Amino acid sequence: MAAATVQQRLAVISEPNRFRIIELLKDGPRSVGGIVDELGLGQPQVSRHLRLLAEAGVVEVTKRAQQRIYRVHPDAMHVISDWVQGFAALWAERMDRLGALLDDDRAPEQNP
Amino acid sequence: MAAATVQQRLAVISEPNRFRIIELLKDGPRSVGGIVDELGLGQPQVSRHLRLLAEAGVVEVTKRAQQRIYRVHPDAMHVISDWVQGFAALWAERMDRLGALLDDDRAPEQNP
DNA sequence: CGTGTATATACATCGTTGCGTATATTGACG
DNA sequence: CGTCAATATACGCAACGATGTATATACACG
Repeated sequence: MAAATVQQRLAVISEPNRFRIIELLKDGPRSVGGIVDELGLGQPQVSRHLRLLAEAGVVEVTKRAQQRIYRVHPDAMHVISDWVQGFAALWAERMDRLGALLDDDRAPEQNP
Repeated sequence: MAAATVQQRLAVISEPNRFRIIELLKDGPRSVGGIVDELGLGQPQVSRHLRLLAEAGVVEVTKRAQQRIYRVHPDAMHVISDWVQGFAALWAERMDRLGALLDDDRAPEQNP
């Protein structure tokens, strides 16, 4: 299961402890036990978090003896990066004519 | 309240209906009623979602008569963009010596 | 093949959160 | 100032998800 929407990936990543896990894995692969030690979480909880992250395609696993080594899946983050770039137009447009013009120019109206 | 961590922003954005709202606002500002109409959600729900988005600094409001016009806050998305860029190193490193080397080279070990 | 280590799964519980309905607030207009 | 439109808040409920504990699976090693 590496096919997940951006929204799904964000949902999985945004859980506080999973976010911490991701930040850890940014610096390099870790075993489950390694993550448990560094973050002080329960082993079953870490395993479950990693499972959800893997199902969303955010991380990938490799076996090493009894250990399971988890690493961030590069493509997954790349997809998120692309999505965020879709908003780049906004923060460009910002230093031209800002707020006020937009308020009057565009802006919706639905009067019954 | 525009001071929120990346994790908090992601958490707020990743909720399915809020994600839809953000995608809508990417194309330009909308009034609450406009969002209600386009997404087919309840007005109180939309108001609450927008409140959470605003508290996380993801959107900002301006008044226009009784209407409240919401728009994506550019800086907020920029912060997220920066965070994601922190993973760029990963998908660069990928096309050099990949997986196998990493597996043997780095990789953790904690044997008691 | 039995034992110990490393990780995964099962299950009950509890807090959080989104939703629906009702109501309050804000602002324009006559 | 009363009324209507637009939006916000309050509250009860139901469902999802994270956690803790217990247990199962996988694999190396003697």
